[in-house]
Amino acid sequence: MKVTSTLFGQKEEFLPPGSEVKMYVCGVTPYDESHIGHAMSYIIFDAIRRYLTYRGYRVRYVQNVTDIDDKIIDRAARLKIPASELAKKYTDSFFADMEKLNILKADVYPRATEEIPKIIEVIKGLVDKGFAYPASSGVYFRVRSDPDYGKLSHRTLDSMVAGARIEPGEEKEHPMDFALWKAAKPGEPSWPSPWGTGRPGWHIECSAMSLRYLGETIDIHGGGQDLIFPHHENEMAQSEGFTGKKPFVRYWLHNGLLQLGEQKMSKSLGNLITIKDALAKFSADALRIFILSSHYRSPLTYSEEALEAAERGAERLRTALHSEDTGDKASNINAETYRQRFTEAMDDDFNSSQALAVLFDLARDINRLRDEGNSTETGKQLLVELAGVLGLTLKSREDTFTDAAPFIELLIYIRKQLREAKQYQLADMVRNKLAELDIALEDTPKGTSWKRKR
RNA sequence: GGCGACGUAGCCAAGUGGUUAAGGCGGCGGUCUGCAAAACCGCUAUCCACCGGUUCGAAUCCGGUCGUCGCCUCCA
Repeated sequence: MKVTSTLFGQKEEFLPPGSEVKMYVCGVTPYDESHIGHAMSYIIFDAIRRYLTYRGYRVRYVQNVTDIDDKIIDRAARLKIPASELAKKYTDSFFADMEKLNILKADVYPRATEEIPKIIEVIKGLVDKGFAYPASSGVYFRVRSDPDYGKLSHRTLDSMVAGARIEPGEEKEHPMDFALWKAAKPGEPSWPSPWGTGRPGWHIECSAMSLRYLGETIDIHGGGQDLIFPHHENEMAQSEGFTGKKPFVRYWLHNGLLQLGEQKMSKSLGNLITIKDALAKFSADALRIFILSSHYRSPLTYSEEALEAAERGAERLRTALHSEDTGDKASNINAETYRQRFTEAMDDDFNSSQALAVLFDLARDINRLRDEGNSTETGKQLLVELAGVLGLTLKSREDTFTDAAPFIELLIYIRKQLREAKQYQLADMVRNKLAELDIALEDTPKGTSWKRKR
């Protein structure tokens, strides 16, 4: 198995030291609804996790919730509610989104506010070792103390200072020094610490949680490419400084960012589509096919057309899985060949696009066997197996339409009578009117079936 | 300004030294059907932004040009 780590920028053999893969994926800051850019990242890492499990690894998966930070405080103040209440609301909403997207639960979801003792322990260690220093506004990490600082984002301190907008009047020794602990301002949520009351800086919670729940060296650390700098760079500097052990992370995996039109989708740009918006229009499988049809490190541009194409693709896979075969002749699907193609694709830095192509080839094979009167059981089982590795449910969508089912069945019965009476115009009208309501009818030798069109 | 990524058919998107350049969507023709739909079969890039170079051989390596995007500030 080969993966590309951001640290070296080229494919390397994936060799975790044990049978358990320690995986940490940066989670959300819950101050608003999550958008489909988040969905992209979490779907990708969910597929990676599922694949590692499929390959026989035991995966321990940790995802943080950064439930205290500037944005939460600002938003909560504007809404005149406690920061904790705002964070809880959107954390719950995030979990609901993840469930609808068929994303497996993490083993642990540590919250920043519940990890303060560990955070303080790490900061204290960094201060003791000279990697950090307290000032009146907080505690700062001393970037000059880390000769490797910049290695993840492939830049040097000099080049950063040249391009950075330096805020004047700060008590930092170096402009790139960053806060580990922020002293509390009046009215802000705060916790006691050896440096006065305050709250954690942005990057420290991930170091603390990763150390606490996964240990000093983890196998995979994932997140969006926008986190490479400063977040992950700083996280690595803190963690390696604190433990004195390198590497903190064996493989840094970063997904490309979702674009909307010509720009990245982000909260600050305001050009976002929430996961709930997207799921109101498209199935979770369609969203997943859309995302996994390109390589995880490449940027992807959202468009309704692309999602509609993905929805039709999803429908194609569902049809192969759900249509009944009439034959009892033995199926001659070569399951091992498909498994091998699928595995080769995913082994090559998680080439989900090629893995999906295997699913579509398999679907065609299933349909062909069915049309030729063979049993398709082997093929269907294989499709469920491989689609499941990518996190696709292939559940038929009429499951979500059950209230209307008896009435649709009634209309199908009436249309059957009309067809038998050769009243084709009226029969077609029933079909057309149902089509306008997004119900598609299909006449088969076994009778008429229906399904949701979108 | 610094760092990085990308430019493949109508659209999306794999492929990173040598097969017929995957797959999806769309389109066209056919089979099936009362007609459709779905499904199946066939067709749909002689060519991979452009210009040079390396090589017996390049979409794939190197240099340049043009274009797009990301990071350098909160962000998955």
